[in-house]
Amino acid sequence: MEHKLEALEKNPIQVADRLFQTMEVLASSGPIGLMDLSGTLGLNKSTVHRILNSLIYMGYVKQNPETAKYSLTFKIWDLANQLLTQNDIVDIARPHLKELVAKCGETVHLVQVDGLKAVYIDKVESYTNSVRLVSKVGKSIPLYCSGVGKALLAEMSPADAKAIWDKSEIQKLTEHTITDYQALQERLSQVRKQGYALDDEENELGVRCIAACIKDYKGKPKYAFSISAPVNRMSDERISELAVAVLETQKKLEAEWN
Amino acid sequence: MEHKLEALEKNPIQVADRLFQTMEVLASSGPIGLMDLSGTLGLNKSTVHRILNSLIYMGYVKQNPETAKYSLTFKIWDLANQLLTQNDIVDIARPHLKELVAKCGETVHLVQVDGLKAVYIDKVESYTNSVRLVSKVGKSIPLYCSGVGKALLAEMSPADAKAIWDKSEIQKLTEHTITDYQALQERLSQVRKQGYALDDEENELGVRCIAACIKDYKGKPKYAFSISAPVNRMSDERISELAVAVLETQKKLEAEWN
DNA sequence: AAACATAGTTTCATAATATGAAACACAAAA
DNA sequence: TTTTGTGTTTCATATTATGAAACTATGTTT
Repeated sequence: MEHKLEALEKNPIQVADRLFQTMEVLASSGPIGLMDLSGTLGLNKSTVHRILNSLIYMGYVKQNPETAKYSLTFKIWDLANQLLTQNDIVDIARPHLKELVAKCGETVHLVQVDGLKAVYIDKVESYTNSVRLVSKVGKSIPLYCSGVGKALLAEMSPADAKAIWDKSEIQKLTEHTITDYQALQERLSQVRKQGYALDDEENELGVRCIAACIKDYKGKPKYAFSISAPVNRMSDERISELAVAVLETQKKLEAEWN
Repeated sequence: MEHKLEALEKNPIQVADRLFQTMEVLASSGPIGLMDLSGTLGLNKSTVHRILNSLIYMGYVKQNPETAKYSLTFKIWDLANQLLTQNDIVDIARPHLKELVAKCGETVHLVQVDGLKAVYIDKVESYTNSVRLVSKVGKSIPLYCSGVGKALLAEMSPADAKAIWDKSEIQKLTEHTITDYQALQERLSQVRKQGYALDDEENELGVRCIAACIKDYKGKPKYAFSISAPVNRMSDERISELAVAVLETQKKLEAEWN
C-alpha cells in the first residue's frame, strides 16, 4: 500500500472547486445577488445559477424570495458540530474545565492537534471578567507560538516536533515570539520539567497563557488546555498558583479519558 | 423578475450530491477507509477516490499516512464561523447575556430565525451549576414549541405566524407540547401582553425556559434569547423574578443593536 | 517461500455531465 | 414607451466525470 506523497497540481473535480468557492464567497459576503457572485467568482452567470440551485437543493443555500439574493443557511453547522461530537473528550473535559474556570475566574480553552496547528474544540468563558479574548471554537493557532502548542510539542518525539517546526511558516507575531529552533528546544525541555507550558505574549501582545497537554494511553499528546488572561492578571506569582490547579486538572483528565 | 417557487426534483449537479454526501458520511463515521466509504455511499471506489482527492486538494479532508484512512479536517469550521461573524448581534449581545448569566446563574441562549426554526447562534453557560442542557451553537429548535420560538412568533404578523405553523410538522414532543393552533394563539397574545414567553416543558421534559425576542428598527422579530433551567429551579416565583431581568436585557439589546 | 487476499491507487475509453452563449421574463428606471 | 438591469431557462457542444480493469503494496494463509 503506497500512499500518495506529492500534492495534486489541480483539482480532479472542477465543479468541486467552484461549489466550495461559491460557499466561501457567500460566507464572507452575506446575502448577495447572482450578478455580483458571478463577477467575484469569474464564472458565467448560468454556471453560478446552476451551482446555487444545486446548493439550494442540498439545503446549504437559500434564496430570499423578496430580494432574490442568495445566502448560506445554517446547515454547514451540522457538519461542523458532528465533527466535534465524534470526539468524546469534549464531554469528558467539560466539567473539569468548568471547575477550573470557577476556581480561577479566567477563560479556559481546549484544543486538538491538527497538522501544524491546534484547533479550539471547546471554550469555557468566565463571565465575571469583561476582557474579551478573540478565540472561537473551530479556529486554530500555530503550535510553535502558543501555550497549548508548546505543551503538545514538548511531549512529541523530537523528530515529530522538528518536522512541525520545519513545515511551519515561522513569523514574528509579537516581539516575544520565538523564531529560533534552538531557543524553542530549550523552552520545551523546561516544559517537560515543569509539566506545563507558558505563552508569554508570544502570540498576542498583552495575553499570557498557562497550558498543559493531555496524552493518550500510548503517551501520545492529543489534546491540550490552557488558561488565558491579560498580563495584568498574570503575574509570575499568579502563574505559580494557577500551575497547581492546571496540573491537578491535567491529572484528572488523563485518568478519566484513558 | 420571477423567482422559482417549486423545488427541483433532482440535483442539477450530480457530483455536488456525491461530494456533500461524502462529507456527511465522514463527519458521522470518523476516520474511514476507502472501501467502507465506497460501500456506504454505493459508489465505485474510483469515483470515491477521486472525490476524496478533490476534497483533500481543497483542504476539507485529510488522509492518515499510516492507516490510509480518510477523515475531515477542521476547515468546515471556517465556513461555519464566518456565517456567525457576519452578524454583529453576537458581539453586541455577549456582554449583556453574560451579565444575565452572572445575575441568575443559569444558561442563556441566543437564537436567530431560520425558516421554521430558531438556530442557536450563541450560548453562555453558567459554570456554577452542573446540570448539562444539550444544546449547541448551530443546532436548531422548532419555533412552535420553544420559548424563543413563541417569543418570535408573537411579534410576527399573524399571517407569517400562521404560515410557519402550517408548514411545521407538529409533533407532541412532550405531554405539554401545544399541538392546537387555537391554543397557541392564546399563548401568543399572552406573550404580547407580558413581553416575554415561557416554555413549560413543551420541548423537553424537566426543562423550563423564559424568553424574549429582539426586533429590528422596523419592528420585525429577528433574534431571541432565553434562560433555561431544570424545573426544580424554575418555580413560578423564580420566573417572575427572572422576567424582570429578561425584560431589562431585552430593552438594552434592542437599544444597542438598532 | 509462494500463493492468495485485501487494501489503496492509477489508467483510459466512453458515457454522461457541466458548460456558457443566447434567448427570455420580469421589474424598475429613464 | 423604451431602456436597463435583474434572475431564469434552454440547448448544442465541449468537457468532464465515470467506473471497469489493471496495478501495486502489504498482510495473511498455505
